[in-house]
Amino acid sequence: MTSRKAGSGAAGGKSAPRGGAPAQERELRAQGRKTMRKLLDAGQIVFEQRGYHAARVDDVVRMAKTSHGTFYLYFSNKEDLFKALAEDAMAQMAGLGNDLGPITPDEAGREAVRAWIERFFDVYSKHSTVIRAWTEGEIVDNDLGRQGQKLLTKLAQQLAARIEETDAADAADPQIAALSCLAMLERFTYLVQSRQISFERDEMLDSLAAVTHAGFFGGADAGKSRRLRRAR
Amino acid sequence: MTSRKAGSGAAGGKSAPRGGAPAQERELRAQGRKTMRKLLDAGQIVFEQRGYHAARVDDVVRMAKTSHGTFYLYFSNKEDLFKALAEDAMAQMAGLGNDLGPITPDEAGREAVRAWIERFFDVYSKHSTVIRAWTEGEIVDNDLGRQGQKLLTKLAQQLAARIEETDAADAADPQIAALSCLAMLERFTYLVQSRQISFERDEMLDSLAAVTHAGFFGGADAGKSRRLRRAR
Amino acid sequence: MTSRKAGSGAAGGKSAPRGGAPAQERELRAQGRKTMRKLLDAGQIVFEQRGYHAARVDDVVRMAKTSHGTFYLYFSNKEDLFKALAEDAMAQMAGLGNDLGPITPDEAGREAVRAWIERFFDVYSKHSTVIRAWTEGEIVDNDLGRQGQKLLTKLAQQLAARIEETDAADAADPQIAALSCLAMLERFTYLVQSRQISFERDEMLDSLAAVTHAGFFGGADAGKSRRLRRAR
Amino acid sequence: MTSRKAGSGAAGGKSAPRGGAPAQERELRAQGRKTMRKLLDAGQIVFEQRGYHAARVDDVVRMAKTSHGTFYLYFSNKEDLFKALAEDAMAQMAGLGNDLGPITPDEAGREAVRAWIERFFDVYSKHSTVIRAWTEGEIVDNDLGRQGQKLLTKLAQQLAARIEETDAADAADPQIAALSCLAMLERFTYLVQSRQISFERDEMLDSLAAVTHAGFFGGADAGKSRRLRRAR
DNA sequence: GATGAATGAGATTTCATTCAT
DNA sequence: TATGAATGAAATCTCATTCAT
Repeated sequence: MTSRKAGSGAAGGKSAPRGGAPAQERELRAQGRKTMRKLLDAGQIVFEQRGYHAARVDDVVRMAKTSHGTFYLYFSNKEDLFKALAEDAMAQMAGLGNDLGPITPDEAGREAVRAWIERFFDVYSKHSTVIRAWTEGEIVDNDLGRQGQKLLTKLAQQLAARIEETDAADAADPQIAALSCLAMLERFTYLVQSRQISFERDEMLDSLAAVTHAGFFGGADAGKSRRLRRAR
Repeated sequence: MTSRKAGSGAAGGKSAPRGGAPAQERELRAQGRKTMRKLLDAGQIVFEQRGYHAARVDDVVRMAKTSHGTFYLYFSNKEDLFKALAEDAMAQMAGLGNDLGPITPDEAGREAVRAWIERFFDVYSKHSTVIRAWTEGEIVDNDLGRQGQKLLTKLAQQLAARIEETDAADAADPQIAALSCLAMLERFTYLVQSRQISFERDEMLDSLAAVTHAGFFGGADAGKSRRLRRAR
Repeated sequence: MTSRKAGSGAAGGKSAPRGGAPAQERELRAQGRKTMRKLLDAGQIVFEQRGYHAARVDDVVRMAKTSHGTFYLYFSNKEDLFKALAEDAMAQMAGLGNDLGPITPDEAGREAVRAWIERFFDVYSKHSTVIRAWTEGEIVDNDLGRQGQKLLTKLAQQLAARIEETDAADAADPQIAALSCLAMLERFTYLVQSRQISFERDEMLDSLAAVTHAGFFGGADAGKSRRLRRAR
Repeated sequence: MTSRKAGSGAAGGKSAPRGGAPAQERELRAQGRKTMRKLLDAGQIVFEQRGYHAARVDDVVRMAKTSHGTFYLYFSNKEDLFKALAEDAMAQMAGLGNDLGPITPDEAGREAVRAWIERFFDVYSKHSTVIRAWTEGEIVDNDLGRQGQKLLTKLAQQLAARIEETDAADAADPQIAALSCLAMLERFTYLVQSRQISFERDEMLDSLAAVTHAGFFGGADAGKSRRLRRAR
């Protein structure tokens, strides 16, 4: 998924790459690509396990079964690795914006909402740690922060457009509503992902869909959802 | 606000409890209490400014205009100080659970929701960094994590009880709905607090109240909110 | 036993006592003497438990149920307290030198040796930690080191005199033999005291007396000791 | 002499085993082995010069002409380095147990004793500081303490076996006698080593051999030793 | 390309000693 | 006399990054 060249992140970094070659863009041969992938995978896992700050280059290197020296052949520093992963995650998340069509207040609309939430949930889950770390103010890197902001804004706008098409837009500012919706989904998914709460998947998606449909898209909650719950 | 004695955590040293150890409970005199307060305040600010990880004991000490040694007279380490602040924050947040009465689907209900959200917003804002840091898995301390969990659960239960009284309970599991609601408020507030998004306060509260009322409490969005928006 | 005035040790220390009064010689009233005794007793115990280096003033102070400030009212520093205890111990040990009369090669001689070893053992035991710490090169204080040296020399000379009176003096240099004897007794007692070895008291004294009598005083090991062992 | 891998102790950190942790066993290349040796040698010297407690990692590092970071690449802390040296010393000392054959009461026996004491003296001297520090209870590490105990016991047993073969066994318990003998040699050597006493080497060995032979092995002190002394 | 080794700035923590009441 | 509070110099340890094969 990542198609970046080696050490892309540092290209625009504050201090130009020193002496050697680490952070220079260069095309990689087969072996090089394999090593890079090992490092990215290891990074994913390590950031997942320990969080951005607690993660040590050494952890990544050991997990990837390679050496410190090699790491810096591919990434100019820890942040650079993180950025590579984060950009990947962002691209995936950005895709969600296009996946949502107009939402009707009826059951069909609720179904559409549910389907979209499911996609959101799955994409987020795959990249949760990375997203989490970047969401926080902790990664001070402005570049990444700005990109995250841009993503958030873009998703919110696309969502706001859908909201605006509905009655609900009378009650709440669509932009605010859209951000609230994203906030809710993001946080809820995070809580599930980090095992702080735990629910059965279908039930969870049903409920999220219900409140989202009713709260943000003016949905009238009738029919199916009610019946579903009764059946249980 | 904080009524804890000096030091909270277990000493945790390798051998027997050390000397005049910082982490032992001791009664403080006037001067001692003053110094402790200075340190707590400084901690609050420093964690706010730099985040948990970037914060150094040195920063706290400098801000409190005291010495390293003194710091360790009151807290056994950075985490211990953080815990003190976090417990404070938790206590405040926990108070919110009792502030919410039954919510009707009419305008009065929406007003009640708005008032509650406002309180949530204000309390959260006062402790945002601390809450944020503890919310993230970043602070590894399990004790604190467990306390946070407990707080979340308790708040969710109280909220769920209110939701259950309404029609909306048919559409979504009250527990899930309650957690979604908290997730939304928490994250939205955080985004505002961290300057990632920015809105005019009243507009923001109105909109949050509207979606919350409609989405979680089965509120019918009529009357005032609609007129409000039109007037703008 | 200790009749020193407050802070005697520091009198000849390198840096003269600063500002206040801590290390000045002064006569103590009843309460003062009581406090001093508390500190000395506490010191004895703490040095015993943790060894000189690991012992912290704080430990002493806590054990004596008094304060840091008070400690420095009576002793100019940790070493000063130690010295007070050590001098006490030395005085007691020095007394041993006079307790040994001429040793005959017969059973009576062996009995005399045994009685003396017993005294040695008991005196040493009462002050073992302090003696141990001072024996080591670790306490760099030259003053104390010199005093220890003097004590060793004096004891050795008195012992050598007794050895010289016997036949054994032909085989070994009395001075060397005397020091060997003290070395043996000191170390053996230490091993017992520190629980590194463990024997029944009478058996231990019998055996030590036997080897000492035979090895250092030319004793012929006949009679009683042999019978004793057989009887067992 | 030392064949240990890098780091010996358990990591002992509070959480999971840290990064490229120093205390993990790793195979070393030529350069690594060289550095490790430099550190061991430096440690030997520094412990010698300043004693265990006064020795700072910084001293070792400076003497080895390397960096702090490097030190922790090879040893997890000061104690770990010490342990490495101590184990080395123990191994050497343990070897002494096998070097002592049966002791006859005649002059040949005394010569054998003398030769053995000489070996004891030399081995001990080479490792005196390390042995001393470990002998004292000062190094709290229980593992090392237990190893020391084991060594002492083993040496004592081998010595006791030799004593048991002689007449002297009637007069004293061989186990106690053996330990007394070791105590004497250890302490005497230590006193010499630490410059607290000083003798001409041959004279010292002659005398020690004489008292040892007579006291522990039932030696009759006739002939040579007497003549030797007269000749002086 | 790859690697093990080295570095050193920086953060944390301890504790003997002094101060102010 | 007594005390709790404060100090700060030292010591330990970590880890991102660079170097030399």
